[in-house]
Amino acid sequence: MNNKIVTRFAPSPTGYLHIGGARTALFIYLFTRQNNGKYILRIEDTDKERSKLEYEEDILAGLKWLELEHDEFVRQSDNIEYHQSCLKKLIDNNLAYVSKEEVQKEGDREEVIRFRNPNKKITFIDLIHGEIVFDTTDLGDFVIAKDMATPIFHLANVADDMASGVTHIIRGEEHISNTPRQILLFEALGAKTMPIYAHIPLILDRDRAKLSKRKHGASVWVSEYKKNGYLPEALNNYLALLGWSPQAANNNEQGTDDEILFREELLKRFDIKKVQKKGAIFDIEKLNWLNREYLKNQTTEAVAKEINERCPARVKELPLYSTDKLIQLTQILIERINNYGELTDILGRGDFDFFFTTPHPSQELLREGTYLSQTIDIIKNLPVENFSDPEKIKKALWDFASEKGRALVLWPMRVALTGQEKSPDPFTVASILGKEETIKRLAHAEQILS
RNA sequence: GGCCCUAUCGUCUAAUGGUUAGGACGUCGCCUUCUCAAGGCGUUAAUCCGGGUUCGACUCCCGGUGGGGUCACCA
Repeated sequence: MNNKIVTRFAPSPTGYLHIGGARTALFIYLFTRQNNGKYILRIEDTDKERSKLEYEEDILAGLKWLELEHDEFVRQSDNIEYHQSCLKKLIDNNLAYVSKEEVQKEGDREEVIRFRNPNKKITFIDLIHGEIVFDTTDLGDFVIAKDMATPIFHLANVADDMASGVTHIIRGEEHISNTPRQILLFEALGAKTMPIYAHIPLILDRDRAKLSKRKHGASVWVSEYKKNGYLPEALNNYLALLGWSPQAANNNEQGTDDEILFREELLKRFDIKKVQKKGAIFDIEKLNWLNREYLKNQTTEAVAKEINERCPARVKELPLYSTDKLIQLTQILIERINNYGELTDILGRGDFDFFFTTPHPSQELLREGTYLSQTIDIIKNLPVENFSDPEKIKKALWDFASEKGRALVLWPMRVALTGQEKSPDPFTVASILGKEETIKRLAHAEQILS
């Protein structure tokens, strides 16, 4: 007997990949892999008017970026003949009929195909919500096709699920009220077994409304997160935490307080039955935290590449600029950003321009220069090779600074090097600047003060 | 409005009917420190309301109220 689990993610290409869709895909992916099932990606493009290739491509690209690989791909429009045969079968069996319509708005037809609603109570089990009961009498004879050649959503959806043997329908909660109609169609088409449903609660914005275009700093489209330099594994991790918690135990694992979970861990701990019933507000702050955690684990090479790509042209034109030096800022920059996109902001703001152009600090900012000349002497005596390590520079200066008062030695030094009130520590800066430039700047500061 | 779903800190959430209602993000504070960032430590705050059932209710039942979804010749 074939009791393999079959699932599908069935977005319509009438918009870009939505963050909620990405989460649905993630949950479907995890559930399917946990059960060694088959995951079908089905593009529901029956609405020729609104479907666009551009959207389909965006959905595919987004899922690929998130590494949510499917096992099978179908484009619903390729099955149109099958849908038509299902429609014919329903009409032949008197389960659907051609209905004369009143034309109410532009584009309306005089005839459509309606399903003959048996008007009965439908009960189904939802993995997340439990038992749900509907009286289909309220639904009337709903439309299943515009004409014999063009079946629409409910019919196409059910026909495809049946044909590909989908066992579990995991989708957004907005489909809950579509379920009774679809069950009616499954029955009418003679389905031997009914799929099991799991309706995932919606992702909401700060106002508790369905997350929609760019409000409160949170983007809706997956591509935006990619563009803004979020890491796909961090986004996956965050999405998993929206509506599900690793604190809850499942059949195989105890709960854990650890929320930073890689794919493997998610696969072990996730439990579709433990998914929350209530809609969850998207919290960009928590995503930022997770992304920072993932950023820390990136290789220096990976970060350096991003820094180089996202550095504004203006900075690259500064007199002391070099790629090497930019790359040396990796550590400094990485702990100041939530995502790679902020690299452009932070570099663009000019906070780190002093690495690439000589600063001219004011007397006021430099404060006292009492120990500047002795600082210069110590630096001069330090072998050039020691400049590659900030710790060595620190060691050379530390005792002197401690003796004279660190604020009196280190503050003027740091300001001399950076020209700024706020900056990384003077040892790190000196190390990146190199011996010659460091001395030059300290001497320059001494001049300003004299 | 009808139907459906839903209700624990600001947010995401944990809690076989018996816990000082736990964790995370954020906030705030402290430590570290020449400044910033990072880091470490700590603090903060919640069971929607009203009835039941029970020795005992966040947990079960009923009723309100709030929030959400859906009512297409879209998906």
